[in-house]
Amino acid sequence: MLKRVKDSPREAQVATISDVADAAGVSTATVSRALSAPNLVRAATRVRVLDAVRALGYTPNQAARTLRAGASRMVLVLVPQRNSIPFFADVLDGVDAELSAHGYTMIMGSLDGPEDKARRLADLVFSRHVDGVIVVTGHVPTIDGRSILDAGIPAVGVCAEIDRKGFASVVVDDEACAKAQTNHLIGLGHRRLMYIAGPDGNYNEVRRYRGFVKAARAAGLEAAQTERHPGDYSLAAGAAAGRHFLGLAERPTGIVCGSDEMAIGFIKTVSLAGVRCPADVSVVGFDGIDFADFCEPTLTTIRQPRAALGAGGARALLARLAAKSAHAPLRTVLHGELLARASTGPAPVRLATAAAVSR
Amino acid sequence: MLKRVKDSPREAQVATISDVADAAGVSTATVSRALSAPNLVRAATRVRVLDAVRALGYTPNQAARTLRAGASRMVLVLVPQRNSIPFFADVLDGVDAELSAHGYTMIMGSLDGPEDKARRLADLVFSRHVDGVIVVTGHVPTIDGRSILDAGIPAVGVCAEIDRKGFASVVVDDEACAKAQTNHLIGLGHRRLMYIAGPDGNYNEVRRYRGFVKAARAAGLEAAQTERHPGDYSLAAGAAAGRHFLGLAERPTGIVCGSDEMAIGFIKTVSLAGVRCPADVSVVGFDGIDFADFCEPTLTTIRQPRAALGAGGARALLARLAAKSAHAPLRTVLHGELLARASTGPAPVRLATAAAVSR
DNA sequence: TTGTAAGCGTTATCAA
DNA sequence: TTGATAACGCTTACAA
Repeated sequence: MLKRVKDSPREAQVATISDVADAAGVSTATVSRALSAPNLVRAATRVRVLDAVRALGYTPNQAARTLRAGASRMVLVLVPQRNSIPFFADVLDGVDAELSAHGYTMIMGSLDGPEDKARRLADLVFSRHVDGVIVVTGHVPTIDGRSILDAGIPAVGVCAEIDRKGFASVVVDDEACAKAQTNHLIGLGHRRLMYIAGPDGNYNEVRRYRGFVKAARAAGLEAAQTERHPGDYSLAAGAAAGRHFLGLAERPTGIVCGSDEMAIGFIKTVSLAGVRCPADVSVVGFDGIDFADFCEPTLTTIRQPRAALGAGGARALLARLAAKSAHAPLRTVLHGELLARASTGPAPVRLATAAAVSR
Repeated sequence: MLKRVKDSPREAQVATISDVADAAGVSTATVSRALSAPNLVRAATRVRVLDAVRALGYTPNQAARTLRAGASRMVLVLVPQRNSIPFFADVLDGVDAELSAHGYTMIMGSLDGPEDKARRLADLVFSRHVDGVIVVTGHVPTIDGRSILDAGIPAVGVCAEIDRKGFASVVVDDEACAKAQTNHLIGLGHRRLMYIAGPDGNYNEVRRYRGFVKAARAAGLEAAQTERHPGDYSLAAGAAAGRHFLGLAERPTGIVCGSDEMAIGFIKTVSLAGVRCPADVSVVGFDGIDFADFCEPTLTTIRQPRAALGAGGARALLARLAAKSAHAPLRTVLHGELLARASTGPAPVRLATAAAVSR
């Protein structure tokens, strides 16, 4: 018999394994086996147990399980800011699908907001509440002098490598993508370019800018023809870059953006001032968000294999979770693809300058 | 002394409370007290304990705590689809901020994807892994014949009421907002309207359409002047509505949309066919997403108090979590606000028809 | 002020 | 094939 107060009028009691055991007339061990290793239990017994489970609406207590097993089958996915989640929706879907298929549950947390919140996420890791971590993009902060990476549980970077040795990652070939953006414009005859950057030091930003510069140099463009304007991937940053552009004496004709949002913000801003895209200026975005196909004009951009990035990251983590010493590849590189749409076109014909003529 | 194998070369062992107790030369009870009720411990002891905690990098095991306490201080937030998260980003921020401030951690899950996933989310609830649930928008699915709402833990609806009695909710006055959309167009002289709907039966959709119809009728518009076109809040649905519009013999001049995405999809589609907005057709969105200020033309829309919705929902849940019999208000209604921008203007002057003349 | 010990709900080990 | 029992790591009466 149960020790529990039988008639607590208010609180609905939750059935435990011993309630089920009592109801089925077996021991708790048998209930546990009937649920997790059914073939170890005689068919008749199993049926009785499962009936009792259904009748009582029993679900095993997760905390007890985790405590006992030393593993929670939960994975924490860290996203830098909540408002970057739209962008990562497909990545997260890829992660989630893969984890779900292997019996894992995904917990999401964003690192923006008060430090409290980040601390709570770190606690999830240090308190062994999750078995592994997937870091989507970028930098893992240090809270109270220690990093989530110190917890000794597997971690995998997606979209960006983790800024510390020894962690696996699944990334896109940012440098090659940026070269594709740049060469697309150069191929259309653009000789004066502007690059609208992501946040300084950002993993993707560093590589994309490198690709931009390399492609421009390879085509013989000078530094003066390849201005870099700071940004942070937001609509507002694109708008700011647009205002800067409008103030320029000699305007670039090709704009390479680190994100679709910046491209859209840029185009909107310069359009309002009468600059036509692509007649006067061509703009290439990065990411391939849904809106890129609904803005005016539709945006030439880079499509990343987002679901594949997420799924790959999840697989890499699962491999580490399964075998303690798994040595799956430490770095997987996937490829982006240029989508040529309406925001880019031939460089406008200008009054011939010395530089233009010389080529 | 610890029973644990002292020199396991591979696996980094995690410090437990008894490691700390040993290091500090006290009992586990004292360690526990030093951490959760410091004033019950002599200062000198406390210092020794805290030093040991730091030295060992000890974080209490969450599973053990949860098991012991019967509560996890975690809240599950359910979102219908991951790709609706962008829209709800601010709502989620509101929830998160409020929960964090009260020592709770937010777990997010979306209900799209394979049934497996939904089942796993349901398990989080039935297995007592979370203390409460916030349902953002809409309908809670039934898995294996039982609903998450059956688990007997507190649940609160945000943006939409939960489709069952007895649960609190924080919502916006959808009907009034839709009236504001509609009256804005009517005030500009539009007499033939089209309504682009959300999913059939959707909580918000039902109320918004009701508001649309009431406002139209109050202004004397007939059913023939207020067509309803189905949709699902997506860009694609807006585009589809746009194609429908283009095929119409007598086109409406005012479009009331259930979301900004549909408004943007609509405008893009009809613009490509040469229809000018707002000269030929005025469009009102709903939500006030960031892109609404960067599309062409900028979108007249309804701004919802999103962070307040989230924070209100979190507070309502916390109230129920704190006091078993808390009877905070069951339904809180917040107000949306019309943002008049460039996508709406005076109704175009047309060839006078009998109907137009008669008014 | 501190220590002892019971117990939260599971599962794995060992016997029967 | 099943049952008794000992952990898992923590908190909290109750004792000292």
